[in-house]
Amino acid sequence: MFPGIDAGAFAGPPAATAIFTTVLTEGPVSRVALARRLGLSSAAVTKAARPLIDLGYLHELAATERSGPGAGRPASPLAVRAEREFFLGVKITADEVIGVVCDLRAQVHASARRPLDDPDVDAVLTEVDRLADDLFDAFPGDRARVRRLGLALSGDIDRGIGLVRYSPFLHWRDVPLGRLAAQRTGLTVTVENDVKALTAAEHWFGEGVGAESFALVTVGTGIGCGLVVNGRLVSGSYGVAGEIGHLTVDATGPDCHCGGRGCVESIAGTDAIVARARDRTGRPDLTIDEAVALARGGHEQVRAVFTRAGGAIGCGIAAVANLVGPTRIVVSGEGLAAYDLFDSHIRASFERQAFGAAARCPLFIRPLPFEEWARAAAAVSIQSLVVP
Amino acid sequence: MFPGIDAGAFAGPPAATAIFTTVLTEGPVSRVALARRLGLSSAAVTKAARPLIDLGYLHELAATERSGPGAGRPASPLAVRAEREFFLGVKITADEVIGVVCDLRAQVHASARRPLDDPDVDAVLTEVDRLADDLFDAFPGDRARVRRLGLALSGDIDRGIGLVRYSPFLHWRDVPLGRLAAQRTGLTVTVENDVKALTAAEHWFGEGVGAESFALVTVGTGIGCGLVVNGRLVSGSYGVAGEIGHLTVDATGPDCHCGGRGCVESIAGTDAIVARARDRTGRPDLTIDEAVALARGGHEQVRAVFTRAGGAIGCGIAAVANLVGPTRIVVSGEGLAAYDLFDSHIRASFERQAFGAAARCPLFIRPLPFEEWARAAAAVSIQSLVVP
DNA sequence: AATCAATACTTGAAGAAGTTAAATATTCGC
DNA sequence: GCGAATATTTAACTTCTTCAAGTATTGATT
Repeated sequence: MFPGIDAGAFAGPPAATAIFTTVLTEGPVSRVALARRLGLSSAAVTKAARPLIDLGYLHELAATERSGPGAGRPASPLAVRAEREFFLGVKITADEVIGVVCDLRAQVHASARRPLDDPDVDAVLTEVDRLADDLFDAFPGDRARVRRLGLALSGDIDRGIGLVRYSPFLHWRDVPLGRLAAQRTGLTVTVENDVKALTAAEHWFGEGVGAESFALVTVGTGIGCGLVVNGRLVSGSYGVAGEIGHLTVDATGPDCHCGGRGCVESIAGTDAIVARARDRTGRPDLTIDEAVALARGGHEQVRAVFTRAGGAIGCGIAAVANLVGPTRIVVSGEGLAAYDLFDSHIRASFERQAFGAAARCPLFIRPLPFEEWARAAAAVSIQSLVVP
Repeated sequence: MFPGIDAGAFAGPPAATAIFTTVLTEGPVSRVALARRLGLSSAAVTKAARPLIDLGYLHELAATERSGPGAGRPASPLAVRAEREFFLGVKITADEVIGVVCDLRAQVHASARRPLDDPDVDAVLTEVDRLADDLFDAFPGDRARVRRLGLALSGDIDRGIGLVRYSPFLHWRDVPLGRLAAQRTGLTVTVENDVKALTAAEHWFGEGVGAESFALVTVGTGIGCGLVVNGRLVSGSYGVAGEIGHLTVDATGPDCHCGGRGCVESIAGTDAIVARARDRTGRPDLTIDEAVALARGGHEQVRAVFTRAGGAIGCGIAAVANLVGPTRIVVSGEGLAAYDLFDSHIRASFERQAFGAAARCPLFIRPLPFEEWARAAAAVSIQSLVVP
């Protein structure tokens, strides 16, 4: 789990992992609070925390304010020393690679991007390697503290062995990306599906912190969903999970590339929105940005396209809420640059279709900041350090 | 976990729970195989298994046949002594209580039922108590070995504390059923939602054995779904999970009592089928059995009602497969007495709507034998002994 | 100021649960 | 009967945790 200064791995006791994870995701906590939270004795926390402090992963904060009336000794909360270690995170898309350097708390310290014009494995690896160099150059801290790289891309991925089973947009099959990238960069590499990475990141460092179950929906060209249930990411048995984009919401709707009809994606995917907006305006070369502009400008026909799309997304989200009952749901993605056009329609549709108390599940709808995907890749790398 | 002869609880080590659970759900296994399966040393298995043997929960089977060519000492597989302990299981419906006595392997040894005409808590408890007496009378074994009772009923239930938060058909709110039934019967009581109970039972003793993730769909008056993901039952944060019955499958479909339109239940629920069959035949007093008979007899209009219902169910199941990617799915329920009318339509619809490889998920469609719900309640009670 | 109650943390002995390595048991093929 | 192969047991040891008793630090009370 936690390597010593020089790769001599120090395998911490179970309590150490639990303690570090809790402090990392939930912020500074006293040893006594940790013991209560984790069902351990405070002695166990003291002992398990010591090597983490010695190795520089945790440190003690100054005593905090008192609690009750005749309060006793003040707590010295444990906090993560975020700059103990840094992580590269790279998101691979069809036409570029985007990267960041993050600290242990997933704060971004540098970022960079490079165009990609060849989906060949070797060409992609070269660009990833160059991007890593760019990131090292842009990183103001100690380069020796960067020893891990997380990669995120869409497709069917086996995180355990770093294998890309199938990536439609790169036309890859069974590429051992983890091993190859490790050889190229000399770093310890983790590979994860992009939506799962974003979900894991949000679960540890974002809106999903503390939620036993949690869903993240991404809206863009495709519409995807990552799920955390009982505290664990859902993986799906046949390489399929969170395929919210291909739930049928309108049996009489448009044909979808998946072979079905009226899927969420065939109504609310970026391509579907553009196609429909072109139809309505009679302008065969309309772009998504122009469609958004028209809708914001009050063009009723185009507005209706976004309204319907929001409705379809809300319907898909309601299906998630009805089936797995997450504690919280985040809706995000590039598609939500047009956030204002969607928000209320997603909510209205969700509330209409959520069953009973599921409608109380809070929805966080917000656009996805630049480089967030890359940060998610770094977050997965952080997880791989803590929970191997 | 495992009580000694006289309530003096013996809290076994983690390995003991894992060993017992594995042997119980997967049948006789040698110690070496258990060690491999659970990632333990064989020495640990030997040690942890001994007290389980001493207490009569496990026993050694005679050595089995050899394996390879110059094979060594034959294994003495460990098996569960099913008659070490017995369990009552009772399903509470709106108009009757159905009960069984099961052994540790969830085999039924006796069964009984009583009508229920008053949904009052006290009246129900009285009937449950009488049913328990009936079951004790019908049970041929040693009554002293029956010390636990599982209750299953539909509604929002907190299994941990045996609380019925809300039961629509009994009009109960916040009834501490576990405590009350324990007082009445003198048994250790577990309370669980009926669909979750059935799912747990199927996961431990039925088609779901060995599946990391698993879904059970019940078809009847209501249409429900229980989920096991990453080996654990999904509970849902707002008392909602597995509400497959209220997924929208046809936005232009009939109104549903939940307030939505075109829900699976509003098309494939028993009431919906009867209503539609009445429409089609012009016979306002047609019963479900008559509708089934007409369809089997070849009445095209009524057949179409079942076809559409099967399609809606298949659509709901596909949503489950697309979102959580279970390894296996069982479709069951009273509604499937008309199993032959549904089967192919459910499958066809599922395969059409399942995304990609999710369509490979095997579907087990089969009617629910009598008293299966009660057996599920007993199974939950068994679980509560093994994994407290 | 001294004392007390409350709370947080630490320490050392003891215990539980597991591992490794070596011994024992049982079989098959020769 | 012997040796290779496999299963199980045993004993010594390691690791992790708890328990019980102490130390540390504060606010309130005398």
